[in-house]
Amino acid sequence: MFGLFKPVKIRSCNESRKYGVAAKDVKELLKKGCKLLQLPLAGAHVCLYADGTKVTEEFFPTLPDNTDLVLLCRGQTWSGVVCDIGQLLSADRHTEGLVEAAKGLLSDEQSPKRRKILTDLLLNLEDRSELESREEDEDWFKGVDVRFKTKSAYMKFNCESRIRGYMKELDEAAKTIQKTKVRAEFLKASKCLAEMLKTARYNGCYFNRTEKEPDRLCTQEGWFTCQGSFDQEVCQSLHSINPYGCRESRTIFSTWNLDHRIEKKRTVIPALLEALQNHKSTDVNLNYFYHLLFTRENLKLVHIVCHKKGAHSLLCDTKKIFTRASNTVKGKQKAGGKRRRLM
DNA sequence: TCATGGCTCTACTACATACG
DNA sequence: CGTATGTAGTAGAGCCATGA
Repeated sequence: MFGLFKPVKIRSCNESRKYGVAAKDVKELLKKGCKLLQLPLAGAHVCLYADGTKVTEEFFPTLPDNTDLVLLCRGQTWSGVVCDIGQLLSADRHTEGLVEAAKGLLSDEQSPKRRKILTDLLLNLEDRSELESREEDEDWFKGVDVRFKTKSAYMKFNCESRIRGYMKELDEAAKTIQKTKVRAEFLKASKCLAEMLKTARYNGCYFNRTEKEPDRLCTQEGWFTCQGSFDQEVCQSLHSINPYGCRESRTIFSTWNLDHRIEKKRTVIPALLEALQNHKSTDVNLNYFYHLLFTRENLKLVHIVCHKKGAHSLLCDTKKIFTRASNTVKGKQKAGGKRRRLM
């Protein structure tokens, strides 16, 4: 007698609330289910909640008791829990509940893989990127110098110091030059580049979300997207990160790199050195070198796995290394200054 | 084959100086 | 005075060419 009725849990595809229903076959289940969920009976069908497998009359009696099912209307499909992921991502309003649920699951989770998934989920759910000041989000500032009062100010500084490091390397290169005349020209060039860089505020705007659109590399909320390795148009893995979101993301962001497409040390600096062997710094197109060394024109923000450390083998554009015939720049000499033959 | 040194990046710390 | 800027040194991690 009891064996005739199969107890199942049933829900509609757009609600998480489920109901216990017992039925002797699919036909009866559909009838009861549609009434319960207030759905039209015509065209209704049921499938497994877990993976979307259609539940037929033959299949129905073999189901374990209390199997989770989804009741669908005509034309509706259910691809299993994947649908829930979609809802999960769009459900800002359920965040608190989700955080609680994820924490609950995590507390007695043993599998490292599932732990990783849950902690990553929590990391993204507990996003506090909308907070900006130290008072609002003290945790974010743990370990950050007290002089920084806002996240943006710190991120700006962070970017500046990375780029200042590139300048420092240029200065390092100067020390290796033996010929005093060449070194003197190189120092003039690097001084000029330093000046340009200072004027541009060390391009700290790249990491600063409060900057205007073309200047920042992130969204207004602080999301950065990997620009793909130097030899790729886009990042296939779709890496993204919001260092403004929490302390952990801020720390992880430090593993992201500003990668010189045309490499600084292997290519750009040697090209500048080469150019100055027999040319004055004023004949060299320093604007071009500035852009290669310090701007997003030659820098790609990449996730560490998209950071290829091997030789990039990209060369400087030989047409851009010198100022055109070295006469357009020297405005003050334009009335018949001594013209030096190139080579 | 393996160790090595040089290169690619980065963070963190301390200290000195300049500015409003 | 706090903030901003600049310099110098430490460290780690991975890649790569070289030479024993």
